[in-house]
Amino acid sequence: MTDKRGKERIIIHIDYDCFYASVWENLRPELRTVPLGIQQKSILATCNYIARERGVKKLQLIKDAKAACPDLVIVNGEDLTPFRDASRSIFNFIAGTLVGTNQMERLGFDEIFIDVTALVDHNLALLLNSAPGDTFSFHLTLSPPHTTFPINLHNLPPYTHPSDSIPPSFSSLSLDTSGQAQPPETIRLLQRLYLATHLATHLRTLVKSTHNHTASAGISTSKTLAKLAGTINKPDAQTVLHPTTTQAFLDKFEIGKIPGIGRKAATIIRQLVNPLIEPEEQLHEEWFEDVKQKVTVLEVRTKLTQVDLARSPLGGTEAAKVWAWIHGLDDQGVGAKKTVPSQITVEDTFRSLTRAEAVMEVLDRLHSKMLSRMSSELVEDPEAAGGVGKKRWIAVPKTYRLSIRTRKHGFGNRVSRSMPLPSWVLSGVINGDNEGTVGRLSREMGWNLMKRALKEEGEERGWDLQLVNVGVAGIEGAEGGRRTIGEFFGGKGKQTVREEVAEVEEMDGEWELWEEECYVDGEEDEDVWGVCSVCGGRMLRFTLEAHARFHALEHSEGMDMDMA
DNA sequence: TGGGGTCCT
DNA sequence: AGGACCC
Repeated sequence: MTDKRGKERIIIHIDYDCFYASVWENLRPELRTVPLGIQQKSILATCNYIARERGVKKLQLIKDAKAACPDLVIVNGEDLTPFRDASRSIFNFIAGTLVGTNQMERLGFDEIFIDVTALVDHNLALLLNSAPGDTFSFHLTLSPPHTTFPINLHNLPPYTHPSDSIPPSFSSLSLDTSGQAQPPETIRLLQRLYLATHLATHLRTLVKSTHNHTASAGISTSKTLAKLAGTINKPDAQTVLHPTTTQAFLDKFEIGKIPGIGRKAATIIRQLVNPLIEPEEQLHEEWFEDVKQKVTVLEVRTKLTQVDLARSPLGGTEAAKVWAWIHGLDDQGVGAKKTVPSQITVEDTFRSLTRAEAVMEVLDRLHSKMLSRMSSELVEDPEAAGGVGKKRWIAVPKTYRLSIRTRKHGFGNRVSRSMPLPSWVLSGVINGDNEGTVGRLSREMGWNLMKRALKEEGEERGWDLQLVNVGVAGIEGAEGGRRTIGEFFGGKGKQTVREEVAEVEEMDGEWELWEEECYVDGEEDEDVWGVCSVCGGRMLRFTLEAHARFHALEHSEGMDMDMA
């Protein structure tokens, strides 16, 4: 629907290579040259490329990984703090680099989508209005302070898909590879992708030089295509999709590889394409039996209709989305930059947990981590950042939630109970009374909700916990304590972001005036921004603390390592 | 088979 | 409160 030609969005997807392993390699540089795996309980969360060459796989059982690679070095990755800090630091760094670009969304700890449409269009206008030359200064910012980087107009960074389908020289984009003239809309789209490709390379270079993480990137016209494009050339590389060949590109993927089509949906679709059971004999439960066949997007498109999908257990709404995705139509907008999470949870898993005292110890430990994270992610402490002033909440959670999995309940099934978050928890965080607050949380909140959940699930006696998760939720973004641009215009979140970009474009040279009006909270702007004393990076002041922990961990000693 | 996250129903 | 999806 936003696919008016010439107005396609331009999306960059960045994915840091084997991120957890890379974070550990920065903590302990000697790990760079050995096969390295990151352990969480009985599985390897991820591993570096040296380990992969030796036959180690992501999400493999530890014992299988050790069998494949006996000298695998294993580190524990159950505490996500270093990964979370590095992830936030890189995200904030990129956000600080692309000032004025607000559609920037994290997926997990190691992926970022950036909608660079406005930025690229701004630069294309500059380029087309300037005298022809061999280089062009790409403007990274849409608002001051302005920064640029030079791009070589005769050299397109590798790679394109299909190979060499886009000429390396900007001035040659008007002709296809056989010298045939291209339609104007195609030329313009190629020019925009060309600029975005240079930008992606620059961002990857910056991430490498400031944070020492290599990344892979995909450049295309939607989230789905950008993400899939990034899988073509992998590690430390990138791929731009030629815009007229996207259907052929999509057709080759197994249906379950399409982002948004998960295990349930993929199983249903595979069954529809290749029914193993006569229709009359199909019972509802059998729809979900995993038959492990490979069905490509092409097969789904040609052997089924959208109506077939809609009549399946997928339902009409999901069917419509799937049908659009596999035809290269993907309307999903990149969400607005988020600096506060909407929930904070902490969990641990067990083979068996049956004693009340053991449960209380677990609750204490989880609550302690929960409070630390509330303090570092939701509270701004001017003094910790080297200034003066009182601590204040950036955003406040509304609910407390406890989630458990019991042996009887089994597998993926969690049961959860929640309550309004009492104000004494908030005071405890602000006053730094961790010990008192932890005890009270475990006794008055966690334990009671657990008893309620077990009772209502009929497991009052003989319970056996496999997972305990506690957290706070309903954190509504105050985005740095100020209202966001979207809220200022009376919109809400994601849906309004495209309109914001349009507004910014129209305001054009009057950005400074505009920036003043974006914030209606009355505080001075200076206040919000801080500069890191170690690397000089400019970032939102309340993010400095996590950023500082990122620096503190660089080359630090003393984290546990287990040589297998 | 982890320890997180998101949004939708 | 649960379920789908993502890493």
